[in-house]
Amino acid sequence: MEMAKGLTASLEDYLEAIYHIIAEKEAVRAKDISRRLKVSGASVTGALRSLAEKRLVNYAPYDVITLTAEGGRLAKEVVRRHEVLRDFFVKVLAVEEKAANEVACQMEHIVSKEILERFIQFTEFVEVCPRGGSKWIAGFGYYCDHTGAMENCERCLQLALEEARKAKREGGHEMARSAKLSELKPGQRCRVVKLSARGETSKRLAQMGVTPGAVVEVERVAPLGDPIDIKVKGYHLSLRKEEALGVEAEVIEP
Amino acid sequence: MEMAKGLTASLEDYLEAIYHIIAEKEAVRAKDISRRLKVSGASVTGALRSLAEKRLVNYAPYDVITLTAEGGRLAKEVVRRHEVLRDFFVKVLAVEEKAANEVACQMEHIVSKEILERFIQFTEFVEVCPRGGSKWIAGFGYYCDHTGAMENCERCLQLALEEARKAKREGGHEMARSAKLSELKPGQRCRVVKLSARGETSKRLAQMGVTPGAVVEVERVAPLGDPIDIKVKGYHLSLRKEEALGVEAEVIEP
DNA sequence: GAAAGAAGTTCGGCAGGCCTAATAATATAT
DNA sequence: ATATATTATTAGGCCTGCCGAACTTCTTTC
Ligand SMILES: [Mn+2]
Ligand SMILES: [Mn+2]
Ligand SMILES: [Mn+2]
Ligand SMILES: [Mn+2]
Repeated sequence: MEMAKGLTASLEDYLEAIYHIIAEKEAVRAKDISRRLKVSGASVTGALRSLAEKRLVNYAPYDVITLTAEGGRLAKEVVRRHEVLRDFFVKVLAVEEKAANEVACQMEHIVSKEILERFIQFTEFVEVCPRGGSKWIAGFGYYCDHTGAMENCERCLQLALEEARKAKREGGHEMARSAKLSELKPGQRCRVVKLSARGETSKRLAQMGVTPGAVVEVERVAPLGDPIDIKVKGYHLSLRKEEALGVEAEVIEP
Repeated sequence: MEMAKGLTASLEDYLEAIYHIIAEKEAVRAKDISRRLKVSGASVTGALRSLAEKRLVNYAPYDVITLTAEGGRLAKEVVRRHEVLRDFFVKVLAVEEKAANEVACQMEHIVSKEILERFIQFTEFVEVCPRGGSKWIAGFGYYCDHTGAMENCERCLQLALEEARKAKREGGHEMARSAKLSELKPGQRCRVVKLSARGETSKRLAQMGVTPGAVVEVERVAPLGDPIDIKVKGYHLSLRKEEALGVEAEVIEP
C-alpha cells in the first residue's frame, strides 16, 4: 500500500505546464517549459528527473518529453483545480483574469478536495440561483465600486421574483424547458434531470459527475454533433452523441 | 529606499504565532512557538534569528521574546488576512472551522491586497444584501447536501421581498434605524452613514476603514461603554466613547 | 547551594528549488 | 561535410527550512 502521493507545488506546476504545452504543440521541449515557468533550463532538467523518477513523465536526456498515464491524470487534476479556482475569482469575485490566474495557480496546491468541491458548488449556486445570478453579481460589482451601496434592493428583488415567475410559466407546468443534452448549443448550461443510459456509459458518466442535479455546460459541439465537449464540476469531458442522447436535462436560462 | 519587504510564508507564521501567544500569556517562550507550529526547538531558534535580523522581534539568546513595533504591525496584518479568509470559508462557503483555519493559514501568504479586499467585500455583500443574507446561505447549504436542489425559489424570493419591504417601512421614511455607533450592542452590525468627528480622530478612523458605507461589527463594549471594540474590513479597532459618538450608523438587521 | 530537570542553543546534515557557467548534443545552414 | 547556432545537461553553489544529537544555560527542588 503506497502512501504519500503528495507532489510539491513546484512539481505540480511542471506537470501543469507540460500538459498545456502538449495541448498546443506536438513536441514538448525543455525550452518551452522554462519559458512558461520562467525558470532556467537547468531547473527544468532537475524537475524532469524528479518527475521521471516518480514515473510521471517519460524522459531520457535529449529525448522528447511525454506524460505517462499517471502523469497525465495528475496534470489534469491540477488544471482542474486551477480552472475551478480561477472561475470562482473571475465569475464570483469579479477579479480580472490575470490576477485570478496568478492566485489560482498558487491556491491550486493548497485547497483540499472538500474545499475545492465547495468552490465548485458555490460558483454554480451563485450562477444558478434566482437570488444570485448575473444581476446579483453585477450588484456586487456596484457594491465594490461605490463603497457599500445597497440601494434599490426592493426593486432588484421585485424584478428577480417576476423573472422567476415568468420562467416557471414558460417552462409549462412543472419545470424549465427540458431537452436532451445532445440538443444544446455551446455556451448553454443545463441541469441533469435523468440518465437513461445503461451499463458502462452511465457508469462512466456518473463517475465523472454527470448525475441528476449536476450542472453541465456545453463547451463545443463538433459539426455533426459528435463529439460534444462539456464541463461538469470542473471536469472537461468529451461525450459521443449516443452518450449525450441518454442525458435528460433542463436548460438554465442566463 | 528599501524594496523587498516580502517575508516568507514560514516567517509570517512565526510572527503570527508569537502574536497569538503574546495575546494569551505574558511571556513568550520558544517552547510555546514550537508547540504551536509543530516544529523542533532548533527550528524556532533559527527562525527567531532571521526575524531578529530583520528587526521584527527583539531577541537575544535565553532572553524573552517580544515583537518590535514593525513586527507587531506585520503580525497583525497576517492575522487579519487569516481571519478574513477564515470568515469567508466559514460564513460563505460553510466550511467547518478547523478546515477553514487550515486553508486560511496557507492562503494568507498568497492573496494580494486587492484580492483580500474582494474577499472582505464579498463576505460583507453576501451577509448584507437582501438577496443574500442568512436565508440564501442556508440555501447554499441545502444545495450542497442535496446535489443541486433549487426548489421553491419563487417562495424564497417572495419572502425576501416581503422582508425587505417590511424593513423599509419600519425604518420610517428613508432608511433603516439610525443610531450613533456608541449605542450598539456586541454582535450588532451597522453601516456607517456619516462621520461627524473632526481632525485627528476622524483621520484615524478613516485610515482604518471607518468611512461612510463601511460595514462595522461591534465586538465588545466595556462596562461603561468605553472602549468599544469593533471590526471593520477585517481590522480590529478599539474606539473611545467620544470617537464612537462621532460615527452615525444605520443598523443592519440580520 | 548542589543536583536534577526543563528549556534553549549550536552543529552538522538533508531535501527542495533555484541559479550561473561550462560543457555536450543536436539541428541548421552553407 | 563542416561550421554555427540552438538547446540540453552537468557541475558546483546558494538559500530556506526543517531535523536530531550534543551541549549550555536557566529553574526548581530538596
Ligand atoms: Mn500552480
Ligand atoms: Mn495553475
Ligand atoms: Mn500561515
Ligand atoms: Mn494564519
